[in-house]
Amino acid sequence: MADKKRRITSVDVAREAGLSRATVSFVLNNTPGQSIPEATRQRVLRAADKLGYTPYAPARTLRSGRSDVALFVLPDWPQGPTMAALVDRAAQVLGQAGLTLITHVHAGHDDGLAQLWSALSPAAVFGMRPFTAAELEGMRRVRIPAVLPPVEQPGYDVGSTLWINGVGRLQAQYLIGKGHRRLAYVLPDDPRLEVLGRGRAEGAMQACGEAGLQEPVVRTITLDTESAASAVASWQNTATAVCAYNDEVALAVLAGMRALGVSLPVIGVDDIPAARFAVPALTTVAQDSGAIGERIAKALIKALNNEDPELGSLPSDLIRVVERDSA
Amino acid sequence: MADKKRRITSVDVAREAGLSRATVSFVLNNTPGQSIPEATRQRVLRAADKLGYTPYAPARTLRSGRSDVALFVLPDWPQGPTMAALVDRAAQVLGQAGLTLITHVHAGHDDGLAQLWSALSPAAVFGMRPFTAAELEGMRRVRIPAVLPPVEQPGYDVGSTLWINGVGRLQAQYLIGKGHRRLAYVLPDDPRLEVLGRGRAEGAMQACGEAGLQEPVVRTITLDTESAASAVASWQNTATAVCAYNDEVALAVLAGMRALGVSLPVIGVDDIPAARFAVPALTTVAQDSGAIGERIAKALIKALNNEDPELGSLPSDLIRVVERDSA
DNA sequence: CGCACCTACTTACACGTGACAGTAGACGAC
DNA sequence: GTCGTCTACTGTCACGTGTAAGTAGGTGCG
Repeated sequence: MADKKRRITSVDVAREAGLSRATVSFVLNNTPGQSIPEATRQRVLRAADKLGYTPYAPARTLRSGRSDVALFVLPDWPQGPTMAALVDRAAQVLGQAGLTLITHVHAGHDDGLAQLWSALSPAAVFGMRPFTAAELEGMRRVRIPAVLPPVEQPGYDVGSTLWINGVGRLQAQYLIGKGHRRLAYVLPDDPRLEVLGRGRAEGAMQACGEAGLQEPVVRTITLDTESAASAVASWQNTATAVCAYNDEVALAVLAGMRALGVSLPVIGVDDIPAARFAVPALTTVAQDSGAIGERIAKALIKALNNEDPELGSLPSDLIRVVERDSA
Repeated sequence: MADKKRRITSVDVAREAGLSRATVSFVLNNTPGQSIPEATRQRVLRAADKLGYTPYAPARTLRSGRSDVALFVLPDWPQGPTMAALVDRAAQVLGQAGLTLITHVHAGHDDGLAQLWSALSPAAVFGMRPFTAAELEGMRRVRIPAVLPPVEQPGYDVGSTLWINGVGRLQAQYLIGKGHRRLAYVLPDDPRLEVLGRGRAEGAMQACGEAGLQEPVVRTITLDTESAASAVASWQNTATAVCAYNDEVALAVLAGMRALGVSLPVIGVDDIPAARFAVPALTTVAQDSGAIGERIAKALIKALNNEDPELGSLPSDLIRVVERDSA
């Protein structure tokens, strides 16, 4: 009870077990190429358990050069249950690979990311948007082994390579399947959502192209009834159905139509709880975000093993339309 | 270009500047009690900048015994914009104190938290719920300097000490002010939300007690119209107004009432975007979550300085009622 | 016996940093 | 000129760990 302040190290375990620190380390790490009798192994494990030994990560990282932290840099856009499930599942998969998943909400305005790499020196970093050249340079500097997306390159972004594209595509295909020949796509007026928004709208555009239809009318609104109503009014003689960036935008559009006494089919994205309570109940695209998280995690692990991460586009079975009354 | 693999250390900076590593360290850390001429200081800074030197956190932590990472352990309940703003602001305040805020979404089911402490060995940890005895023990083991909430103690939880209580209180007070004498409180059927739910309901209970009224009727529902409708039906001759745990629950209740052709005043919490598009538009309690995040951050910093964190109850100006049509 | 070879360990170094203790040289005081 | 003091540095140890290299003792083989 005297030395309450000292941390328990492998030296303590070695002393307790009557062995050298090296032996302790071999046992605790299952170091291959060592022949250790079961009796000794047990002696070490017993001692470690008795003292409540926990290896000290900073020392371990310093020595071995690799940390077991994986970092998700989340954008500061509003995060719903979709993202939560994604992160949760990714954490699970990474955990099985011995990695601990940490998230950092990055509020674009400052350059705190540099501080972040050096404070954590994570083994892997995943970002929802492509990193800037400066960010990539900073990460190279501190030698982070795996970074996704790996490059700054105009054509390469989460929107086009991951699943965002597929979402917009599915929305459009659903409405086209209902017989609509001209669609509108509504984006939210939030710069933070620009990347995703563009990705989804592009997906819808592709679907229209494939069906031999004109491009959708893309329109940006703020999240209020007036803005939505004026968008709705502008489609009087063009679009006959509406894809919304997400359920919140869709709800705004529904409110706008209600204000005007109009009614067009609307489809959202996310299936937030509020969607089913809307009037009319909102048809929307639900994502199997857990599976997506799993994909990302596996891609990170691959990247750590110097394999090609091949974070391809989304298999269609991970997203589906939840059909309700609005479309 | 030859040694692309080696990390740049303070040795490199020292060599570049033609000084010893100790001097470099003194300059870069502004170590007090050292007299260093401006010319030398500039020489060091120039060299560090030229080489792009970044101190290696694990080594720094190992040596100094303190890390500059603060950890938020977030519950895995669905996180809306409220929590995002809270975390964002807390990160800002902590950043000014030289701390980097990291969040970890903890999905209660596994015991991955232990791995987390040792992987990060953060300087401070904040949890939305009280930690279990085992968790606290684990943190003591790795010597984490500041932990909030600090103790496992039945009466002490975030619900009663922070702001949750105040939210329920304000909801009830608002409805009482409208002349209602008997209230209902509706909680969601999600075990993860139990702590918060109880806190809020208790706040409402207190408000009723203070007004000399009967306790509110507390009822738990699942997030669907039928469940909400049966709750509404059960209040036929008791409650005349409804407090909902949050906006999602409130929207469910509105849907339930719509199905029954009934109409009671309803007030939610959070002011999610969907609230203003509901029919009728939802009256709700909005929280200044940024200010709350600031409070938490400051309490953590105080705890790090061995001062009393005194994470008191919420000043009333951080929450307010957004009045719309539903109540 | 002499040599090789295995088992079961131990010794010793390195990772990059912070900071204590020391020291060469300059300068002033007596 | 000697002592003390101050400036501007440098040498060196410690933090806790992983692991390469070494070694004492036993066993097998000729």
